[in-house]
Amino acid sequence: MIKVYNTYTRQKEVFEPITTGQIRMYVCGPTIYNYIHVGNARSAIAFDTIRRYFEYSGYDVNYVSNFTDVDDKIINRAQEEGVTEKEIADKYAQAFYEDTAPLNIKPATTRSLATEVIPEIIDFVQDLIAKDYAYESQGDVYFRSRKFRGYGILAHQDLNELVAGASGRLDDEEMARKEDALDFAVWKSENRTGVISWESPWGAGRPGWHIECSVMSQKYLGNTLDIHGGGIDLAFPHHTNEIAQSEARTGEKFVNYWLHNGFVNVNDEKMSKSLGNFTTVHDLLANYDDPMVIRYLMATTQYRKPINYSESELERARVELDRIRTGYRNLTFRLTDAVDGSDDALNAQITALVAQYKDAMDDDFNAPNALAAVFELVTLANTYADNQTVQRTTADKLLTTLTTLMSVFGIETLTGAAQEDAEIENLLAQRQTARDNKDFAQSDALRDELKTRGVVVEDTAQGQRWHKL
RNA sequence: GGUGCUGUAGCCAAGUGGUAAGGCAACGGUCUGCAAAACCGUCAGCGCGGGUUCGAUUCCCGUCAGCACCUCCA
Repeated sequence: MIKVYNTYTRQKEVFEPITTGQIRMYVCGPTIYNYIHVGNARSAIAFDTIRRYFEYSGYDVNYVSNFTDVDDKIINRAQEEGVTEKEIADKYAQAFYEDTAPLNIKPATTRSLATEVIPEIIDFVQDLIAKDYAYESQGDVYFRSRKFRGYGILAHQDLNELVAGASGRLDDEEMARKEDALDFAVWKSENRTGVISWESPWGAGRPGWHIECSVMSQKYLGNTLDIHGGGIDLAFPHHTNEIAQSEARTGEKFVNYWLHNGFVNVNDEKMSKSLGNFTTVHDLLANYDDPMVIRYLMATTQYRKPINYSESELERARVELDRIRTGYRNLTFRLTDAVDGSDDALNAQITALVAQYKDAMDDDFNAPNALAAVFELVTLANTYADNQTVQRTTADKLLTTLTTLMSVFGIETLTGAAQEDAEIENLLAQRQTARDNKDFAQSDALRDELKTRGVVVEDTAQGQRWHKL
């Protein structure tokens, strides 16, 4: 039984899918006008982990996400660089895939671009106008926020307390075209030459930001979704507006469970483009050869809480993840001399820890608690690896369990790929001979020699154990 | 002004009305030719002040501090 924290009701609820065994999940994707930063990555990682846990739990997940490929930022960027909006979008969509692949973020079942659903968007807007929820004004089309009962509930905003322009970003000219400051654009007129636009019943223009998610989620998942996710900053106004548009059109509940991830902070401040305190994943990966550490770091804090990002945090995460990898490696080494058989007592402990892991993840994806169970499995692995005799079935079970549980966090490989290396094998053989002859000077020299080649050798009761640095 | 979130050991981070998981670091020990790895042990009374309670870190009130959102934001 999985419980999720629903932002809409502000409490944990037992998750019940619309269709047994299947999940309709929509997660807001980025505007592709630049490389994604670590904060964007957290959102992608958080929902990838949630998706993976649902899959691990036996659900079939239909995961739909979007790329916003037409909006002010993309247009501005295109103007600055003297290229088309599409060129900007294509470049950063590509970059998104290049950045998320090393992080082992599964591709969405369907990834839609806003510009791919323009006809559907126009239909949607026409429906809203027909139902009197939207109105045209000088080529723009606005949604009547106050007309929609329940507007603002998601973000717990009282309409009368909302301070128009509190963020200091209101456009006076646009305000003049609205009936009410709370109204938001579902369609924006666009008459500048050289700027992307589409013909519509209201003249040339382009979609407002919020409308695409309502259109795509409905197109690919239906009127009601099981889960809608995104960063907590999207709760208002983006998700609030999505609810208003979608429910105004269909008259049906839009989303059963709203899940929002917390921010990545830098020195306790939100990582953002505007503050300039961001690290792009592109740059991070260019300077860091172990992307799984980033996945691990994100698993060390529950997804709704803020997480601080810094090089020292990354380093701590690397050390912690290494402990898991080392335990896995230590026991893997014993597969070479394991005997047939099974250890019932240890099997039972493994089963109990898997249950502990599931309990943690079932509780709103409490990854830090789940990791506690993983660390206990690691201790079992290390302890077992020190045994005189290791039984193969149990060792396999322990190793497989570790791999499976970590894969939910996107960390699917706990050891580097073992590649054949005759030279290394030869040095190890020479060292073994030296040790057999108690020629420790030679043995130590060979150990140093191996280290210069990036190979660490450890001596155990069962012989030499080695791994790459 | 409104709405929320956060404050737990040197660090990261769970959690519960009955005396606080896990990891990192540190220290001590075991094992080891040495080393490494591992294992064992030690290490907090939960921002502050009240209240409720037999008992609060956990509930309530207040307070301090930090952060976020209020139509750019994951």
